[in-house]
Order: sequence, then C-alpha cells, then structure tokens
Amino acid sequence: MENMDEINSIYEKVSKVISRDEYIERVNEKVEQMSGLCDEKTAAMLVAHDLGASDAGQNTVKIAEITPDSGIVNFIGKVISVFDSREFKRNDGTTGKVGNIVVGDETGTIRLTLWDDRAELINSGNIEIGQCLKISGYVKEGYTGLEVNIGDNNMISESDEMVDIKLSSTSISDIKDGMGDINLYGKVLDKWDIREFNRRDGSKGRVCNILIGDSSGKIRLTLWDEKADFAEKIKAGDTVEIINGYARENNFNQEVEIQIGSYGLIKKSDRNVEFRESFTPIADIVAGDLFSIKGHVSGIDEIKEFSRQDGTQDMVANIYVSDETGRIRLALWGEHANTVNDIDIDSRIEVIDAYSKYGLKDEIELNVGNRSKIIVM
DNA sequence: CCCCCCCC
Repeated sequence: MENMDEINSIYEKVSKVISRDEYIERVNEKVEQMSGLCDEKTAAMLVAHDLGASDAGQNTVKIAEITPDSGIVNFIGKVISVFDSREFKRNDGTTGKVGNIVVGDETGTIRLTLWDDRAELINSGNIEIGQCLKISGYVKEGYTGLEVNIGDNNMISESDEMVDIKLSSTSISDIKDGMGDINLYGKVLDKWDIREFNRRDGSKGRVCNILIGDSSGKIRLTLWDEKADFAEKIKAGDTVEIINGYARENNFNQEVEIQIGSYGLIKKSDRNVEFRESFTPIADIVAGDLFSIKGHVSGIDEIKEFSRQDGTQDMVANIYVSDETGRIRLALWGEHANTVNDIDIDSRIEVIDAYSKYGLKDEIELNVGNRSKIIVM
C-alpha cells in the first residue's frame, strides 16, 4: 500500500477495536466499492469513520448528561469494572456474544453493553480497569438503569484524554425502590449464610444477605449467585464499597434493599464509615415494623420448645425489657432463646431489628428472629 | 431471582 504512514496513523485511532489485518481488508473492500473513486487514504478514513472514530470527541457529553433519549452519545469513560462476556443464540440460529463493562467520569457511571466483536475485546483482555476509553454508542434503558450499546457500527477505543472518576455517592436513607447506579460505602453490620434456591427454570441460584449502614441509616444487601461468595470475605465492622447496585422492594415484606447482581460490584474498602444504631424509646413502638431498643431486662421466662403445624420443631423464650419510657415483651425465637442463660434481671441489653406486632392480650411485642441481634452488655 | 415474624 502507498501512504502507509498515513494509513497507520489512521489505524491507530481504531486499533483497539479492530485488528490491523481486518482493517486493511476493510480498506481494500472500500476502495473496490468506490470503484477507484477514492484513494487508499480516503478509504482508510471512511473505514475509521464507519467504526465511529470521527465522531468521538465531537459533541462529547458527560455521563450525567446521558438520558434515555440521547440516541448516539460520544463520551470518555474510565473503566471501573469488567464483566465476563457470554455467548447466546439468536433467533436466526447464529451465535452472538454480549458483555458488559462499567465506566465512570467525574459526573457519574454508566454500563456499556458490548456486542459480538466488541464483546470479544473483553475476552481478549484488551479492556482493563483504570483504562480511559473513547466511546460512541446507542443509549437504551436497561434493567438497572441506562446502558450504552456498542455494536459493530459503534466505537470503543483507548482514549488519549483522561478522565477522573468521582463516583456519585448515595446516602442509604435516600435509596428508593427502582433506583439504579447506586454507589456507596457502607459498614457491615451483620451477614447471613449463603442460601441455595431453585429457579423456576430449574437452575440453581445462590443468594446471600448482608446488612450495611452509613451515617444516614441501614439497608439490606442482596448478593446473587457468584456475588454471594463475597460474603465469605467480610465480617461485621468491615467497610464495603458498592458500585452499580440497584434498589428493589423485596416481594415478601416490601422492604427496599440493594441488589448486587451480575452488573454490580462489591468490594472491601479501607474507608471508615460512621454508623450509629438508632434506638426507639419503648413507648414509641408501633406494630408492623422493625425496631431497635436498649434497656434493662425486667422479666425472664423459661425456654419453651414447640412444634409447628408443619411438624418442624423450634424453641422460644419470652423476656421483658424496660427503659425510662415503658416495658415490652420480647419473644426470642430459635437460637436467640438461649440468651436467657446469659442474662439476669437488670442486665443491660440492646436488641437490634426486632419485628413488632400484636401478641398476647393484643399488646405490642417484639419478635427477635434470625434477622435480629441481641447484645448483652 | 430468595427468605419468618412462629409459643402462650
């Protein structure tokens, strides 16, 4: 080829998205298509243009400005996380490939969905965390928020221009059902065992819950499938960083929780997060919610074993706790019943996240179950 | 997409 230096410098703009051989092949095809009306250099520029190269850098937006109606957007983003790509079958029988990465700039983060050859970039290790990318793609509303789709006609390539990431940070108390793109630091307050379950399609899933708090409140995290394993790496008191979580009401008690699925990221952090438990005066407790109280033990019953209608056995012990505002009965279920062996009348006690409801004689009582915690001082 | 709120 003539003008090799020029063609090489044009190729540099798209070298991250196409191999050199394939590029030269496309340039030659373009020359043929144009029946000699354009030279190789022009063809090289046209091919680069088709790949989106000339669009990047023009009309560049910041991530926070991207809306569902943005159409094609050009922006620069720094890679925050890379997820494995996977193959799927199209209706026409061909095999497609799709993969996701999350990028951020100083205004926010967004998920990219890479298709086919672009998804292959993920597998071949061409995309690394911390790298800055020039991106041109089509905006769509996804399950967890906006996503930018990048197919063969769009572009993704290494950027000379760098951007800093300043993750927007959500306060736990501001989290509402349906929110996506949730980034925050939280202190681990409690965690539960990983559970296996069967999906409707017959496959097995795994799920784990972690309770986290920040200075504004606390919320339950739900980690799905391979993300559930993360729970083994952390303990109460650790700080976790969440990137790209999304909030959903769970469908058994309508509490909003943060879900971390295959598009989200959770990792340990060195950051210090303030959390203070908020205790409710016993007199202020109403039925139908979770409460934390602190006070002194003012009554202790014996442990009772019982059988449920379904044949399962369990145990329960009732105790009473008083503070300066009132006195309330607590039912300690399961393992919590053994707490009666560790307390005496007047023991100082804190009970975290007990469920209030009307019990014996229509009086409000607190149920201390496997989501609750008892601290004997 | 998964899970309690049960006893007397």
